[in-house]
Amino acid sequence: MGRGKIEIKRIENSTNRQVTYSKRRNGIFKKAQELTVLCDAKVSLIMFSSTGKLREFVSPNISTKTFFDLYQRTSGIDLWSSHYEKMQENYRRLEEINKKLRRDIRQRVGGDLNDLNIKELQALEAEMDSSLVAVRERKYHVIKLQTNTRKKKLRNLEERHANLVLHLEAKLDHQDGIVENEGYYESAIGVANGASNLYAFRLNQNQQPNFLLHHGGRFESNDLRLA
Amino acid sequence: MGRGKIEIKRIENSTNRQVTYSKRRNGIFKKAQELTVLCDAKVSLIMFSSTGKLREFVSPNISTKTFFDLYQRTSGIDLWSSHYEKMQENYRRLEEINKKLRRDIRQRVGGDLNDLNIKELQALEAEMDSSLVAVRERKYHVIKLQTNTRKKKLRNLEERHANLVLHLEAKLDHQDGIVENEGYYESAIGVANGASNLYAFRLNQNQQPNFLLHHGGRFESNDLRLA
DNA sequence: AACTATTTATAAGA
DNA sequence: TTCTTATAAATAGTT
Repeated sequence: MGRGKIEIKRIENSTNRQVTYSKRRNGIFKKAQELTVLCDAKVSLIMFSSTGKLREFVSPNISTKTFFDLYQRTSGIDLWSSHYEKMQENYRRLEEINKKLRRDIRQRVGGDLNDLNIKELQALEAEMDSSLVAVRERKYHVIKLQTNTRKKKLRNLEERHANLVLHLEAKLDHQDGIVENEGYYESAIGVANGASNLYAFRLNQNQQPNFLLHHGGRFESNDLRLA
Repeated sequence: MGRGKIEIKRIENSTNRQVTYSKRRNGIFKKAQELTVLCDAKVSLIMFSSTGKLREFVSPNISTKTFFDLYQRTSGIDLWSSHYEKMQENYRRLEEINKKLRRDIRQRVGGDLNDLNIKELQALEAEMDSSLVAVRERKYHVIKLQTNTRKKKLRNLEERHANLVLHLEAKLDHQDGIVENEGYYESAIGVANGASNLYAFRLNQNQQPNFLLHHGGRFESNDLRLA
């Protein structure tokens, strides 16, 4: 359709080819657009020129991606699989392992035992037995550490208390000379024995004694995490 | 281009629309093909009719998939990412679960206990204890079943043996009348007591007695799988 | 599916 | 590239 008829074969003249490409490209895009409207069709048209330039048309209300999804579903061709086949394989492997792990755990919790024969049951029992021993040992270890820590805490507290008593005595001695009667001495003893806990308690409430801060300041007996 | 000019809007008459779609579709495919040849271009043209039927054209020496790859690289549009990302997310989730399961099992085997505090340790110990009980119970159950099966087996065998002895005695009685001396009678007793095991053994080796076939023919004592 | 009057696309030239 | 225009091609309406 033009001044002359042309043969459908590659146009060798580069400029000519480029011009023809431009004209016909517009023509075909227009046709695609018309088809979309006239016939209520969905059209995807993508073109690369010989120089690699990309032009595309997609029917409105549809993205190229959606179009490709539709294409795949309709054609049955899976365009992505090759891209993540390896991943899919890994995924399946992981799922399999996961299943086994779950089963293993279920058996260790006392379920799913019907599939095990005597030998397997015996082996499982023995393993769980020794594992239980390990857990117990660890528990005792932690308890022991906890106990030791408390012992130390107590010892430290006692020490500090004794120092305080000594300090108080010295201070009183200094302040009033050595003119005091025995009655006062007795009351100092009283502090050392009776009211000591009170003091320690108040100290604890306000400014935590530094031996309680060795582990970042948090020292709850039931949240001990020790090596 | 036809007997009359038409407005570019959806053709309401369904038949007409279908006919026009068919005609124009051929036209546009032809144009695409010509463009491919004339201008050395790469073209992908995919169409869905209003009824959902798929038709496509791709320039020769190129698959639709290759074309899409090229499209992605050129346009910078990642057509797969959403698919890929969803999968990757699932994968990560699975990995996480897997990790937890492994850790759980390690702890139940007596490892990885350093991260547990006393409460957790106590809970783990209690659970493992009760699980161990369940495993033991199951083991005893299986052993009991096995024992019962063997008892039955033995009883059955004894019964069959007794019958054989009776049969043999009867046969001998019948064959020779009651003219035999005591020496012969004693030898029959000998068979009943001494050689009986031999017979049972050989029977077992060749044609398994049918009471051994109740469980599909396989009945190995250490591979008992019982409900 | 074929026909054909007419519209549309476009080859060649500017 | 864009415009022009003669001509080829496509196709709307019809059979």
